[in-house]
Amino acid sequence: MKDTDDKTRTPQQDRSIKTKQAIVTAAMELFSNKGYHQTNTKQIAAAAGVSTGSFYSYFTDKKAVFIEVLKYYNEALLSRVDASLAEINFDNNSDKKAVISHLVDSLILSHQVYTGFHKELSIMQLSDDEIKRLMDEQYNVGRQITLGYLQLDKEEVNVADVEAAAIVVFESVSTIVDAIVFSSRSIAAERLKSELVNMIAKYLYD
Amino acid sequence: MKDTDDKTRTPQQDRSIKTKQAIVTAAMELFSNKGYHQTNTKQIAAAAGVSTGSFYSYFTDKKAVFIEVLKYYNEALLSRVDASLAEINFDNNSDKKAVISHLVDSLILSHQVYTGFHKELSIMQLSDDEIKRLMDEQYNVGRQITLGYLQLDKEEVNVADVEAAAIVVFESVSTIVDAIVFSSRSIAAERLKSELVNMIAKYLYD
Amino acid sequence: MKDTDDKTRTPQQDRSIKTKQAIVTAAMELFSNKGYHQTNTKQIAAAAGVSTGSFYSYFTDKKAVFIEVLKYYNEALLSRVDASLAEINFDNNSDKKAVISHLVDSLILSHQVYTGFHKELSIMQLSDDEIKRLMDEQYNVGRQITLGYLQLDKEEVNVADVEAAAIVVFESVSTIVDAIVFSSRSIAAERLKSELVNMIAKYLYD
Amino acid sequence: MKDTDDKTRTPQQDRSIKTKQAIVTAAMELFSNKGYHQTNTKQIAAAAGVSTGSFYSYFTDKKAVFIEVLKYYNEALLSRVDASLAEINFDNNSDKKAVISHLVDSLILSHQVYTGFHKELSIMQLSDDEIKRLMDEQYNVGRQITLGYLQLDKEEVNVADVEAAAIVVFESVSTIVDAIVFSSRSIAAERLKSELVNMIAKYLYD
DNA sequence: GATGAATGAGGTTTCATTCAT
DNA sequence: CATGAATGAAACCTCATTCAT
Repeated sequence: MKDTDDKTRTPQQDRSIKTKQAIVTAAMELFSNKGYHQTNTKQIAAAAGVSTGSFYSYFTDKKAVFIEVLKYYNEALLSRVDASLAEINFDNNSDKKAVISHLVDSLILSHQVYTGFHKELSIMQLSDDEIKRLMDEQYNVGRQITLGYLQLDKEEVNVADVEAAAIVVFESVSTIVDAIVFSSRSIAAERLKSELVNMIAKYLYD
Repeated sequence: MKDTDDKTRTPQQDRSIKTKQAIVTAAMELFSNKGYHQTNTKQIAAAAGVSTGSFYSYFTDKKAVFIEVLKYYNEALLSRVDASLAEINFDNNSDKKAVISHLVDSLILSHQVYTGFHKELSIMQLSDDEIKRLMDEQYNVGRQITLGYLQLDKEEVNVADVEAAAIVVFESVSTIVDAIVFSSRSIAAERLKSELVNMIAKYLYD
Repeated sequence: MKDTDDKTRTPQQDRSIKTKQAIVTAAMELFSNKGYHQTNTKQIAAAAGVSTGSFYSYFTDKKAVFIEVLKYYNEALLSRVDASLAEINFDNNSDKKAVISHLVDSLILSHQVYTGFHKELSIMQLSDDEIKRLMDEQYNVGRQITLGYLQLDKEEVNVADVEAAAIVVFESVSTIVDAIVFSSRSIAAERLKSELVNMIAKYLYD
Repeated sequence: MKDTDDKTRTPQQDRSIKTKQAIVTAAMELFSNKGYHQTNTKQIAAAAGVSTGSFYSYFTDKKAVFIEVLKYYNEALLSRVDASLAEINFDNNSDKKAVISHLVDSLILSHQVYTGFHKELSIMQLSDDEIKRLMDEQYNVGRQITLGYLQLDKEEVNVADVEAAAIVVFESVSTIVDAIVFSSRSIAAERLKSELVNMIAKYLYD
C-alpha cells in the first residue's frame, strides 16, 4: 500500500522480485560486454524481457541499476575472497610465501569471474563521484583486512609504519592482479605473480 | 619556423601552427576540468577562439584532439621525468633508498602538473581501444626505462626475474604515486611514500 | 443507506460508497495542491488507500474523477452561496448597497474554501471541452440566479436589457471576486470590493 | 565568436534571424490551433521547416518559444490598442458613452486577431508562474492606462477611490470583452457590449 | 580559408491504463 | 473483488559533424 518512494517499486510480489533480479542480471551482462555508456535503458529492459516502463518502476535511472549491480558484484567478490582466505593456514610455521601466493591466487580467481564488469567499474569510479564514494568504502574494507592480517602477524612483520604498509601492499597487489587478469601482457602471468609474491614477502618479513 | 625564407608563405603556416596549438591547449584545459565527454567541440573551438568549422579543418574529429593533447602530455611528462633522473647520482656508493626516494619524488612532481588530464586519460585508456594502444606504448617506455635501470645495477639487484620485476616495480610505483597525487587519502602522503620506498628497496637490494 | 434492509448486503455497498468518496476527496486534495496534470492516478489511489486497479473499477479514467470532484465542488459552492443569500433581507426598504455587499462577501467566503481547486478548474475549463460544457451549465445557473434577482426587483432596477445586464453583472462580480481571492494584488481587497459594490449599485439602481 | 550562453544561438547571420522568426511564427500557429501542451518541439521545428536541433539552438526549451510568442503578441495587442485610442476625441464635450463604446470596440477588434493564442495564454497564465509574472506586468500596463484616463478626466469622474476603480473597470471590461470574443454565447454580442458600456458610464460619470 | 547554421539519430524518462494473480 | 506489475508510446533534449555562404 505504501510505496516508500512513489517512484520506484518495492517488490511485494514474487513476480516483482524476479523481475527486479532479471533487470540486474541483464544490466550486468550488458555493462560488462558493451560498457555502461554504450548500454541504454531500453536495451537493458529488452534483455531482461520487460518494458522500459517496468525498468523505471524498479530503478530511478540507469545509474541506480549500476549501483545495484555494483553491490551484487562487491558482495560476490568479498565472499569469494573470504572463502579463499578461510582455506589458508595461518599458523606461524607455515611458509609465508605460500600464504601470500595463495592469497594472490584467490584474488586472481575472484577477479576472473566478472572481468568485463570490473573494467566498467574502474571507468565509473573515475568518472562518477557517487560510484567513487561507494568504491572507496569497499577499498577501505580491503585495506582494513590487509591491515588486520599484518597486525595478526605483528611479531614477524617487519615494517616501520603498519598502516601505510597495509595500503602500499593492498594497492600493489590489486594493481598487479589487475595487470594479470585484464591486460593482454606480453609477459607470462606466472612470472608476474612470482615476482609480486617475492616483493611482498621480502618487504614484510625480511 | 624558417624565417630565412620568403615571407609571404610562412605567416600563413605560422598562424596555422599557432591556431592548432591554441586548440590543443584549450582542449587540454577543458578536458582536464570538465572531462572528455562533458566537453563538446563547440566549446573547444570557442575557447580556442576559432569557429567549429575551423576546428574540423585542423582535426578530423574530437578524438583526434584528445590524441594530440595526449602526445603533448606524454612528452611533457617524459621530459620532466628525464630531467629529474638526470639529477640523480647513480654511482655505486650512493644510498639506494635515497635514489629511489628521489625517483618517486620526481614522479609525484611530474604528475602534479596535469592532475585533471591524468584522470581523464585513465578513463579514456579504459574506454577507448585506440587510446589504450597509445598508452600501452607509453607504459612500455616506462617499463623499459625501469628495466634499464635494473640491468644497469645488475650486480646489486637481487631478483630472480628482472623483466617481471621491472613490471612489478613500475606498476606498484605508478599506483602508489597515483594514490598520493589523486586520492584524498586519510593517511599522509609522506608515510605512503616512505613505505613504498622501503618496499622497493628491500625487494631489489636485500 | 437503507439500514432497515438485510444486513449482509448493505455493508459491501457502504464500503463501496466510502471508497469512492475517499478517492474523490484524495483527488480533490491532490488536484488542488499540485494541479491536475501534476497528479497521477497512482498517487490518487495511494492517497485514498486503494490500489491503482481499484481506482479503475470506480472511475473509468482520470478525468472521470475530476468531473466527480467538480460536481462535489459545485454543490458545495452553490449551497454555501444559497445559505448566504438566505440570510439577506430583500424587502424594499433595505439598503441596496448593503445587500450587494453582503452578496459579494458570501461569494468571497465561498471561494476561499477551495482556492486551489478553483484555479485548476479554470485551467481545465479552458483546456477541456467536456469540462467547459459542464461549467457553462454551472455558470448559466449563476446567471439565471442573477437574472432572477434582477427581475424580482424589477421596479427598482433601471437597465435597458435585463438579460444582458444579468450576464454583465455576474461576470464582473465573478472576476473581481477572483481577483480578490486569488491574486496577490497590491491594492487592498476592501477597496476593490467597495468600488465593485459602488459600480453595481449605481448601474442597477440609479 | 562569443555565444553569450553557449546554449542558445544569438543570430549573427541573416539566415539565422529568418530561421528564428520562422520558428516563432510556426509556434504561434500551432499553440493557437492545438494548444501548448498538445504541441511538441518536433512539430514546431517541422512546421518552421527546420530540424529539432535547430530549434534547440535558438530556444532553450518549449517554454522559451512560448515566451517569445507572448512578447510578440503583447506588442501587437498594445500597438493595436494604442492606434485605436489615438483615434478617440477626448475633449470634454464629446459623449462619454461614445468614447467608452469606441474603446470597447477597439479591444474587441484587437482580441479577434489572435483568438486561439489568447486562450492558450489564459491557460499558461494559470499554470505557469513565470508566464503569470510576465502577464501581470502586462495587465499592470493596462490598469495604469485605465488609471491614466480616469485621472485625465478627474473633474467629471465621480468615484471614491480612483485606483481601485481603475482595476474594477479594467477587469470588468476585459472579462466581458473575453466573453464576447471567445464564448459561443447565446446572447448577442451587441447586447452585452451595450450593457457593459452603460454600466461603466453610469459608474464613472453619474 | 573561415564561419556558424543546420542536421537528426539516439538516449532518457513518464504515466494512463490493462490484466494476470 | 482487490492488487500492483507490466505496458509502450511519446515527449524532451544533446552534440558530433557537415556544408552553404
